[in-house]
Amino acid sequence: MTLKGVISLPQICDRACQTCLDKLCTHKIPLFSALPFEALTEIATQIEHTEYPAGSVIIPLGTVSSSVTIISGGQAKACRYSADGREQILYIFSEGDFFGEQHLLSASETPYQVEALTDTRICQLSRQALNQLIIRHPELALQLIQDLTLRLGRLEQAIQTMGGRSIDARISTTLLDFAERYGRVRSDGIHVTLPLSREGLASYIGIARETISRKLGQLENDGIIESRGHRGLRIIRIDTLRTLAE
Amino acid sequence: MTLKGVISLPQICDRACQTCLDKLCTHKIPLFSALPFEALTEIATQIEHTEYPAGSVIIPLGTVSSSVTIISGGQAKACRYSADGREQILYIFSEGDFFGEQHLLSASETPYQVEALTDTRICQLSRQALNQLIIRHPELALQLIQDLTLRLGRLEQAIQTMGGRSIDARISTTLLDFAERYGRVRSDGIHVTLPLSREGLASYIGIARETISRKLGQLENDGIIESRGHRGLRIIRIDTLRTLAE
DNA sequence: GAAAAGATGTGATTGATGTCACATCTCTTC
DNA sequence: GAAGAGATGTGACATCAATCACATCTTTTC
Repeated sequence: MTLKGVISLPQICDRACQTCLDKLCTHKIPLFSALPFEALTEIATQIEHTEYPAGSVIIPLGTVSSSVTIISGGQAKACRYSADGREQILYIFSEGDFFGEQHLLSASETPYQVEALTDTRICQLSRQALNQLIIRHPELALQLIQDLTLRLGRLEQAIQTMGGRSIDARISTTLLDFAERYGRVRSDGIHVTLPLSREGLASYIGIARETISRKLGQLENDGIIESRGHRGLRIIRIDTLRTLAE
Repeated sequence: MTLKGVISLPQICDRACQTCLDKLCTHKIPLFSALPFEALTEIATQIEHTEYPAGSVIIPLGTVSSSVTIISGGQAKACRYSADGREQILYIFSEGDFFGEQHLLSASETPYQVEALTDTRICQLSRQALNQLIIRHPELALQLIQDLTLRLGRLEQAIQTMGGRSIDARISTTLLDFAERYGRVRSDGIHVTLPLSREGLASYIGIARETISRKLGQLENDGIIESRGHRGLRIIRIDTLRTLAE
């Protein structure tokens, strides 16, 4: 955790100690990165924090809310369920990601359920508070627009991948995406801790669990990846994976 | 057939008469709906207008741009091409829709090619101009955020539909979507002029052209829709279609 | 560390969709 | 309004992923 040029934090304690800084989730949130220091401490007082254990539901489907939620620790999935009960995972949220931007202009129903994948801490900021912040700090609006734009771009990419007929390309794209977000480069390849089980991967990619198993098995046979337990993965030949992803 | 030219208000006439106001694309654009009258005329002087004939390329793939583009008339498709040449249509833009929001913070490559489906008029506003507008009119930022949020919601819906296994659901959803956007309610059902050919529908939905033909034929046999020439469609039993879409 | 619970791997089978080839229909153009 | 170009419909076939059923492997729990 990098802290540079940080001044004092009178509200919390009388000096900028590590403990207090860690409590300020605003420092970890890219959305607020463009704001001046004083604004961050100001925001911090308006934020409501909550913790959820792994597996619990953070936002039940159909909740009417007027808050924007930011993940300040852990991972969560956003998903919808179709009439026959099939789950479709839309996003994997990690530290720093936010959702609920649709409530910014008016309270409304959340379009997806959010569930904790690991123990998760969230910060919630009310519509009113965020709107006031935007009016006082227009650069926050620009940052928000940029973040939304990035997300749009990712969804556009996802739609192209899902629209294409090749399941292999979808899987390769997903693995590359996870490698980039959660991977650690080592001498023998990229080590990734997958955020989802095979079942979860299946819901995310939109195919059957058995198909994921078979396809990953195939990739392992071809020496492209190595499975290390249920959530572990080592990517051996990332260039080959990139080729498969097209 | 491409005529460029900047239109400033005085060039049209010397006062704000209704006829001239109608020519100001700023009045037709939802994105600007929250702005005061003076701002609209101010924006109008900074906009560059261009026309494109049906079938022409408005934004070639890979264009580096720093403008936001608004469709002020006609329809266009945004599409990507995969390595094997398959087209994936991401959006159908109609009057009032905009794209290029990714260029708002820095000039960048367009992530998709935009092609005119009909004769199309566009308005382009530079990054600098739009940024200045946002700073002077923060409500514009909120409107932009809302529009982006709406688009995100639509893409999320699309991903759920594409992730689900049922092709029938995808087709029904698409038809309902088109009915809502382009349909006219009459006594014998909803008459829709499709913006795309069967080939286009196939690229949009992500399936083979032949499959679309067969599925639409099936829907017609079941008395749910009636095909009227290549682009015409009458939706007879919209409730059944809704059931199929789940 | 052993047992139970849960997740994953795998074979056989089925069905739906892509592909190819070509007939037929629509729309455009002159 | 006739001809041609382009778009669409349709049959046959191959292919690939979903499903079902069950074995096997990991992880968790006590």
